[in-house]
Amino acid sequence: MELHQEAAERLASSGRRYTRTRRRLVDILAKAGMPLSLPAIVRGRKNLPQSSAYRNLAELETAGLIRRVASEDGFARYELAEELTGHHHHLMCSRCGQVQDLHIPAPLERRLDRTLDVLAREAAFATVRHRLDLIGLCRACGST
Amino acid sequence: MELHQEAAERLASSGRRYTRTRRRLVDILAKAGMPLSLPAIVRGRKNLPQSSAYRNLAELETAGLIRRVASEDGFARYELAEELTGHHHHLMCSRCGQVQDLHIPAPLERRLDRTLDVLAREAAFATVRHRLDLIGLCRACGST
DNA sequence: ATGAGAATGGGAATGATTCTCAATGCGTCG
DNA sequence: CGACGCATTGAGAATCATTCCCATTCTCAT
Repeated sequence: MELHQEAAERLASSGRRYTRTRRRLVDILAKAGMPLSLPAIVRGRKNLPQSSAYRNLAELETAGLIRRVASEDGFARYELAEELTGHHHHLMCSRCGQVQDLHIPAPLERRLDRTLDVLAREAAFATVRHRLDLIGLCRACGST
Repeated sequence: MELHQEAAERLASSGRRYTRTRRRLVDILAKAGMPLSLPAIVRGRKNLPQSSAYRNLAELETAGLIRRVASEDGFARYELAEELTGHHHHLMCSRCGQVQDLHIPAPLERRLDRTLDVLAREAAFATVRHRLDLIGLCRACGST
């Protein structure tokens, strides 16, 4: 996987190492394809102590490899940085907290980007990115 | 203000009261016009104990009058519910955490809504709303 | 008034996350 | 190969926003 190359290099460039645990975390997040909470990351996995998981997620975040997203339920979520996965959005269930990745049509995305750029410029904001999430009830929660 | 009418009624309908502290919180948020953290709400104000502020904000939230937004810096932010203020977005500085309200052009908003509705339906999500935030560097932070 | 239930506020408790630190691993250079 | 330097590990302690507790106070309906 080219992903690990990238990761190793980025860490090395600041004197850090791409250890087994770090690779493992990257794998977990890559495989999941959705933002995971720490409990979800750790649950059912051996030799992945909480403190190490937290520390390494933070490490990977400052290396720009993963992104931490605050969430309403008290548990932050972690996902691969968009630089690695491509830009995307989220569809989240406000009842059960489930999150899934979502891509929106490129034309809309482009228009969004253009418009937001203008608005940001007007407000004197620099280097803007956006975050767009859908919040609703998933099939399971919606049918109750 | 019609706002307080609405608030009083909603609380009353579930056997709660629109007390002085609650009205005060609503006023603070209405006047601010941007999401405030609890420290920001309480700072410099007398007779507004932390525990009461937290409790009442939670109360107002379950009454649907205010919205609580998780944020990266550890402090949740509170703002009036969109039902009271109208739909809007945020422009937030990733360095200093400052947040300001932002309105986007109605046509874009409509197109966004239509598209997202379709996507939500495809994913079997119900009663969807969206959240769109701009994240960048404010003038002060950007010029360093 | 008066009683029932809502609200208050000070402090204790909770719980996710971060910090600490002794022990260990890894790489490099002689 | 050996050994030093430095990053990493992991178990538990510490932090800190937020929630909970509860005795007291307030409000409203009768």
